[in-house]
Amino acid sequence: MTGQTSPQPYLRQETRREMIAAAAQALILEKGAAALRTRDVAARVGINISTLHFHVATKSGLLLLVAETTRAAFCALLPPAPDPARPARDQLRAEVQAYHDSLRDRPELAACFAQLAQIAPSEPEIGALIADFTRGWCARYTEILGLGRAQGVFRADLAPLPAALMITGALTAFGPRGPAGLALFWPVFTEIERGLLARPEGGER
Amino acid sequence: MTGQTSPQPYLRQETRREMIAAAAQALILEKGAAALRTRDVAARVGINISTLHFHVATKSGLLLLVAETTRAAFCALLPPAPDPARPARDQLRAEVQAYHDSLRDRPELAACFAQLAQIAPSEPEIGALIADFTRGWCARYTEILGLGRAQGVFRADLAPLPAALMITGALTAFGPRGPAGLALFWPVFTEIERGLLARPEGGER
DNA sequence: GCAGAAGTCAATCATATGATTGAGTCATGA
DNA sequence: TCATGACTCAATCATATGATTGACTTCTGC
Repeated sequence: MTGQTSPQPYLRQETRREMIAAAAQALILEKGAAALRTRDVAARVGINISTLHFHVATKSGLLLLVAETTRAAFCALLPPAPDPARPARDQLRAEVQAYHDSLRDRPELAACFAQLAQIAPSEPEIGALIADFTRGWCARYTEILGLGRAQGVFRADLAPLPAALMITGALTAFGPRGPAGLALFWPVFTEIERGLLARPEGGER
Repeated sequence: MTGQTSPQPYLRQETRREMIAAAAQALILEKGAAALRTRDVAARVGINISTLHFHVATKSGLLLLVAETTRAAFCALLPPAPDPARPARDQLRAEVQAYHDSLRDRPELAACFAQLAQIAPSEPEIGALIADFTRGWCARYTEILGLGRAQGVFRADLAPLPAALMITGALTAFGPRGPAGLALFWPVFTEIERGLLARPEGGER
């Protein structure tokens, strides 16, 4: 549990950094970002603590490395940017589907973000990175909702930004629950969508 | 910054514990739950570290004390329990209004809960306390939504539990933003409410 | 094959941190 | 007034933890 057993082969900087980032992320998921210890990261990679410091100068740098890696992986899963020419309802579903699939297939991403958000007060760069990502994510929904209102698919009295905050807030709550907590994901989305759609005359039946 | 200046008067156990809880909560809000140090708590109260340990045996006990204090304060702000005899829309508004007011007048409560949730993995009792509170909070909304559907004020196809999760998720997102982040609170709630209400025939106009 | 760069390690430093010890101070009732 | 218990403190322990040092090993270009 404390250190590696035998000397490790020499690896290129980038390879080692990827191993270090992966180990750090795994430990963050297991014990929380606040409980992350550089020694534990080194041990999991199988290298000496000073080798770790050779590749990643400080603990702050290590956390930032994890945050950037996670953001990049998250961004790679996002659907294409909102497109005025396509049906907004489809785009909304695609957006939500992508988030759902990320929770199902890469639950470590949202969980890691949630963990990193916790240490934002003491790591301003991490906080800025997360805030930036969240803003962009919310902006995508805002745009899709605006498109849908213009297309007549969503309520005419829909306010895009507040509705987008409602959606991202509701979806974010599924992040820390892990893949097992997804049972109510689609029911919740169904409720959201019902609330957004313009309903033709004829009442709520 | 390190210790108290002069000997402190003798106080009764309960008084000291309250001072300790208040100081711990303040420090959690300032620097995060993960960065809480027993020494800092003692210094803020103006007592010696061993005096603190006399009143609160362990750090876990200290965190639990803060959690219980916060929950009690939160519960005291909740409106009356859901009542089938009263209009559901009024009860929903009252419930949301109470939460809004808590964010405006006692922002430390939600912020402290959000912080404590972060250390739940390493403090199971804290996690259980928060999960219990959250479940109860969500259950109130579920009940109100069910009442409203039965009363015909809300959509007939409304699913109470998913909708309640949507609401609590969306509202929870305002917790860590502090009182300054409340600007969009009512716009978001307006969107939520519009999505819940049964709309009479005549379309979305 | 060899010189410098890149990568690795054992040992150690300096400090932080939760907790304990033992002795002193104050309050209260008999 | 004095005995008991409640309360407080300085000093210290034991360990955890981020980081550094200096020497050794492997790789790369020539």
